[in-house]
Amino acid sequence: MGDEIELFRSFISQKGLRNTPEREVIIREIFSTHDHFDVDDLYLRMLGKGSKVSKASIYRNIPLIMECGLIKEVWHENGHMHYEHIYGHGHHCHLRCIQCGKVIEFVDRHLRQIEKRLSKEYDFKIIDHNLDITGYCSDCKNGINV
Amino acid sequence: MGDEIELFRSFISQKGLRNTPEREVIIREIFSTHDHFDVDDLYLRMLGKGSKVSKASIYRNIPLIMECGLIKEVWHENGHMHYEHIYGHGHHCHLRCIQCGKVIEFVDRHLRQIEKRLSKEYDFKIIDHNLDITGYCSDCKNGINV
DNA sequence: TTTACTGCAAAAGGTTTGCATGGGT
DNA sequence: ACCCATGCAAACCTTTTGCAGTAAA
Repeated sequence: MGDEIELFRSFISQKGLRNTPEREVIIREIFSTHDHFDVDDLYLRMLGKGSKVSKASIYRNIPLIMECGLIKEVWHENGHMHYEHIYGHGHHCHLRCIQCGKVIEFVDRHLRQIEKRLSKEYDFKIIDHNLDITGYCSDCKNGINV
Repeated sequence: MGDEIELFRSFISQKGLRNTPEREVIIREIFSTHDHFDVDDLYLRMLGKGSKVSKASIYRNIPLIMECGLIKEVWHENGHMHYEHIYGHGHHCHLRCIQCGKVIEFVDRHLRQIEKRLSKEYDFKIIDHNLDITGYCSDCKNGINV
């Protein structure tokens, strides 16, 4: 905890950019919960804590925070992008309930093998993968009609 | 070929909706190539062939064509959604080059096993999955700096 | 004849950007 | 002192929607 800030500071100075309180507030808020988030979530959470950081600053900084490796885009839903922080977590993927919106994270080591095979077969340098599985969670399964 | 139209016709009438020339033009255009597409692509392709179908009609019909199982959303890029037609193809996933945009489709039977395990472990009824792998294709690999 | 579907243009909603001010380095 | 980053508001772009006319059924 707090490492995120250190990592970001060195990333920023390495790029010749400037560290600002706004940037640190954004990163602290992102890492203050384990949840996935979207820009509006984040903005409202920060606003609720008395922060005056604007949405424009959030939008302007997200690409930087992604480039630094602290967060990544995970899925696009209801017209806007959703993110998660990835620093300090092992790589994982998601089961998403299309009825109640619940998200279950899982890790599967077989994915690494699949990647290895693909990488060799197609001579492809893999940077990231995102396995997004959708369906009905245990609570919602019984409500399916058909 | 042409089956898509038949499938859509019965889907439409089953729902008590109406079949229209516009809808058939859209579906024919979608299935006229193997490529992934976005709304603007599709609109311009149709326009280039003299069609007068509006973008609004494309937007209004896409949810219906998805529900019918002919197409699905595959990824969100550059601010808009991309689709592919899935009828007549086996289920597959994508390798996408983040430099040149090339898309390689692949099938991996191990994914089914992963799904089976997840389904049991989390008591989750899986409806769809989307494995989106990004990186550098063989042509672009050499241009990586670092 | 009913009412779903269409084209058009306006609106909506998320994201980006121009500009003047403020603040790291 | 330089010039990057910020807040604000306007612009932008994709997608949605209201409306009046058209055409499946």
